[in-house]
Amino acid sequence: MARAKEFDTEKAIDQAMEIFWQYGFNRSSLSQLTKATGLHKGSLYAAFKSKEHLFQICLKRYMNKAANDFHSSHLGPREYLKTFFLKKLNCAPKRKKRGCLLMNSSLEFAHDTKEKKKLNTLLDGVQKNLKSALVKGQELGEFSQEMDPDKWAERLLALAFTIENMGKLGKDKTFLVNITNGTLNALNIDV
Amino acid sequence: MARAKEFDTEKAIDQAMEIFWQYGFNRSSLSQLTKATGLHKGSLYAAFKSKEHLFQICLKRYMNKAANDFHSSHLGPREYLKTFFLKKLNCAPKRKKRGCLLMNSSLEFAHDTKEKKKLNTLLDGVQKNLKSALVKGQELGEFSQEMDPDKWAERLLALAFTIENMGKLGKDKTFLVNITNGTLNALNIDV
DNA sequence: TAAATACTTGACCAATCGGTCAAGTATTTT
DNA sequence: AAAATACTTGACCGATTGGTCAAGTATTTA
Repeated sequence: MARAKEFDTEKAIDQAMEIFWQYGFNRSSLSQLTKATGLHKGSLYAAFKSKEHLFQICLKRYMNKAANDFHSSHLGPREYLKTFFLKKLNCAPKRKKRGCLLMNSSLEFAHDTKEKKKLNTLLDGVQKNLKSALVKGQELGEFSQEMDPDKWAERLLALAFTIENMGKLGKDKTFLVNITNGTLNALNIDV
Repeated sequence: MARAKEFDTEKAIDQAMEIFWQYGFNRSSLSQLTKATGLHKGSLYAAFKSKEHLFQICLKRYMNKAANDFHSSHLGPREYLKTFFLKKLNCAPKRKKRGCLLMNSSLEFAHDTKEKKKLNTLLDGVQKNLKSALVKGQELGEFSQEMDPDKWAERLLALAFTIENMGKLGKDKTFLVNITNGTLNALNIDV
């Protein structure tokens, strides 16, 4: 009947994601996106409807990757948390100042009520994951019974946020390790 | 000889600052700036040369205000730090999600080498102020001799950054107090 | 091969961007 | 009043923005 071949959609999404990640939604222009993906305007709009829609797709893909990382881990809760932050510490300074796509976007859309709601939901998901690790760790006796998992999930979320953003500002690993220990010491996690 | 009257320059700067503060440099359009200041394009450019220059002026004014707040305080070091963070905690959620102009800008220009240098200098200044309060407090016996003022200045800077940005994301005061205590407890400062 | 189909392409669009500038309008001193 | 001097104003500029679309180019089935 008709032609079948296609450009690699997933690859194009990854490449667009790089642009959004580095520049944010608003400062990523169509010309940057077409250059990065190798697609021409028409194809890009045929495949992804709009710039905003493409952004949503990229964000979803980004979150799925992160979630897979999370669930594929077979570590105990405490080791998992340690690894979680160690990975952030190692990546953040190498990331060409991109920070974290989710947190970048949350800040960028802070004044956009509609968009922010979606993003907050995603952030809450991260916080829930952190909490469940804390609860599990507490059940296993890895953390004190006095430790309040809700409070500490908030603190760990804030810490992750801070590592990403301070890394984006160009702070080196020593700085990041220092602020991380400032929080994690209380949980007896050393990075 | 000639006309003398002028529009109120300082007031115009404050009004432009509001726009930059809320929307960031790039997303603040000239039409927003002219509407906010009440100036027409020509006047605005006659008075401030360019959008970028106006931004620099606004940032300088913002920092001067903050510095005045800092130096007009007559509190002891520990009380001073407590007040510093208490003020942030009270302001952050009320601020219509503007966050802190300095930190917003640092993130916005994270990939702009030239601009970032200036901003990092300003951030370093804040860190130095925090350190000097810690050193002074240590001399007065308010803080333990084991406390490393350099390390703690970094942690307090990161904390300030986090409060501002989490407030910008819409987190409520309870959340912010929690993450603040997570850090300040170790210095025996309770907010 | 021919019709059908889907992908590719760049010319084109209105809107907006940051920025300029000449002309007009006040105000002041002489 | 007249000359001198600012401040005010909006028309205008080229560039770029996100987005559309008709025409062209492959590919595939009948």
